[in-house]
Amino acid sequence: MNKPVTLKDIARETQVDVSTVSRALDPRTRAKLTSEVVVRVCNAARRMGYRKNQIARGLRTRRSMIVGILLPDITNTVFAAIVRGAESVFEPHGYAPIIVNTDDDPRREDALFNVLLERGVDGILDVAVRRESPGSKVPGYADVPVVTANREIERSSIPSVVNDDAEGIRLMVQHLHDRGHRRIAHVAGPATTSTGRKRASAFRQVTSELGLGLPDGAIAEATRYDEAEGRRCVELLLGGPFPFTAVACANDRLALGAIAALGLQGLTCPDDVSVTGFNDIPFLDLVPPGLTTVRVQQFGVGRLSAELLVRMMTDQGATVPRTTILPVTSVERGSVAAPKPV
Amino acid sequence: MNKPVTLKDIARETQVDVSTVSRALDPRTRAKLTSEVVVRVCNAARRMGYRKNQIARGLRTRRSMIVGILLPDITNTVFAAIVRGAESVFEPHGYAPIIVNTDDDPRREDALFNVLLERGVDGILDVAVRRESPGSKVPGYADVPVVTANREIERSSIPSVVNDDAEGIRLMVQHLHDRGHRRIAHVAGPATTSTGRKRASAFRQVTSELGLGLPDGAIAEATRYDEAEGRRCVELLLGGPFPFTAVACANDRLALGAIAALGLQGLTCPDDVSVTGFNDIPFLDLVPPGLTTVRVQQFGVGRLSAELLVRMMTDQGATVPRTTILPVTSVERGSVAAPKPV
DNA sequence: CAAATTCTTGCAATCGATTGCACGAGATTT
DNA sequence: AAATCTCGTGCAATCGATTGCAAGAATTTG
Repeated sequence: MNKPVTLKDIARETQVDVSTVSRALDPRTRAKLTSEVVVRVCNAARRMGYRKNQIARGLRTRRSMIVGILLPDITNTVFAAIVRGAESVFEPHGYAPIIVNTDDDPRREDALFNVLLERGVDGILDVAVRRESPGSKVPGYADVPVVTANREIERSSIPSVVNDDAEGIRLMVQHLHDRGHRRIAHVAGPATTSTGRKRASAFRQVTSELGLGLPDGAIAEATRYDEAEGRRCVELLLGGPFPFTAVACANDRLALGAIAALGLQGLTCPDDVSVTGFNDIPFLDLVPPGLTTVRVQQFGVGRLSAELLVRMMTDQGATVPRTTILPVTSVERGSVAAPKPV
Repeated sequence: MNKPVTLKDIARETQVDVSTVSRALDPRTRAKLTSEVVVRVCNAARRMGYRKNQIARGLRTRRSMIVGILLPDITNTVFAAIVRGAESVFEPHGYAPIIVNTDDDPRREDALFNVLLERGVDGILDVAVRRESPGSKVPGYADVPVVTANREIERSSIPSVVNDDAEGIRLMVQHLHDRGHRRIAHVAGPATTSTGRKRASAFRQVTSELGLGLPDGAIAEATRYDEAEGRRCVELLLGGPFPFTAVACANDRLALGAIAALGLQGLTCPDDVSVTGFNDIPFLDLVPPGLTTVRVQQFGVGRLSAELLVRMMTDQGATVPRTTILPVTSVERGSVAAPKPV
């Protein structure tokens, strides 16, 4: 627990001024010094185990080289993949990410946003953003570059990188329709998230285009993106007036809950009811009957959003695209079959 | 992108010295001031949208209130759960965690350790540690309190919180033995991790206690804890001289790979070969045939190790237990059956 | 060989907040 | 009423590193 070596220590050791030490240690300014001094200082630094104090540096340069990442749920593997993608960009640029969990709780989101700002992050990657510009309440949402990933803030100028939610739902509904389904229900994600709302509105539009109409009780809205909510929603749908043969879910975890709920009612997927998901999270291929779902570029969303953020942080006035939409593809597994003949 | 408000700004506004503003804003020193001044300063601070610069504060107080968490793999849900546990302790104490991924690469581990130290973290929770005191090479592993979680450094005084690896393997092997298995193989984890080595040595000991002997080709060692390695190891075992009826794997992901490898050879689990895992990661219950495994206290490991670390960071010379071993339990699902009669 | 130019390095201010010390005004004691 | 004590506040140093400016040394030029 010995105290760390500072520039001053090296200066004393090498008989030069701290400013000279500072310059000798910085590759950019090193050229202006005698190579003899540079060598002497660098050797001393290595020998004494010097490690630059980024805190002090950040105070002077007004750059902490830390970025904040707001996640709704670190245990969800989709977000883990996004983080990996972001990391692959931040790290080579010298940025260290601080990751915080909001649990999709607005109060936590505001509080943690503040924590990040107090820590002097150079930018924020907000993967936990809710639809109605949540940060707008946080004074200083605009003090620092922000990019939202996976989700977006509606009617705002904050850049975002998202998946093609509408196209994903279209793929699933179209696929169900092709297999013969005409009575399709939807387990919607939370309307507080842009993904939940966009997927639900895409669902309405596609079913209408296909001439399926939109009967009462065809949509149940989850309050969270988890299995328990998927179960609850399907139980609600089953108890409702709409006799559906298939259900398109707003994400994979809701779909897994949906399949479980069907099982509890003595129904099987896909024989009695077909089910589709969204995201294609890891391990999904191992769970029977194999969920037919939308594959999104998890890593890509992280990578691209991080690249935008880096651009904004380095070039103060850089212009970046307001919205970047990544393409999605469909993955067909065993959870969709033709509807039972009546 | 307006520049942040500083103490100096508030001082100018309220006609007092910056030191007075500093004292008025700190609940601990506030008592020494006239309440009139305190009110005036606090109001101004709120009105102007003041946010304390933790960087500058940290420079002076030598405490950044940031802790580093080293993970081997953020996409592994076991580690996500550990992080949640740790977070539940750090956050109420005012510590913000920086999470970094090592990918179980020694070079990355050393480099990232340095990054954390440069950032002035107050402590490090090392969940990615390898067996041979890796940080020992990093000058300054001892400059800052460190606790290892889930894994440990052998022959070192760094405190650790781990699961009862030996007992877990004992539970699995005993269970297989109870079901009638006499020829049991082991897919070991990387010997570079304490978990890999401890579980392998427990396997040797338990099989010897049960009088099963340890034939050649009964153990295959994985280089990583993932499905691909599980597959490779089982293929190796199947091609070897030992005709096993069951295989105990060092963790769940290896076990999932093992089951896949069996399937590729036309064998089924548990009819032809029984398989066990370790950890009980989320979703495991949904994957057929249901892996029999060891349940560890994922959240608990995170929580406890964080509590130790907080204790070390607040009380400089606090003495904490060198090793804390958390109990494990067994979870029986469908991947174990009696061996086929020959 | 003197003057002009370039190069190397040190001095000192600065980033924003904290904190020991001292000063002055008001309260208390004798 | 003089002496002592408290209490609230300001002054100034400090944390570790960066950087504009200028002094002095070394080099080139006329």
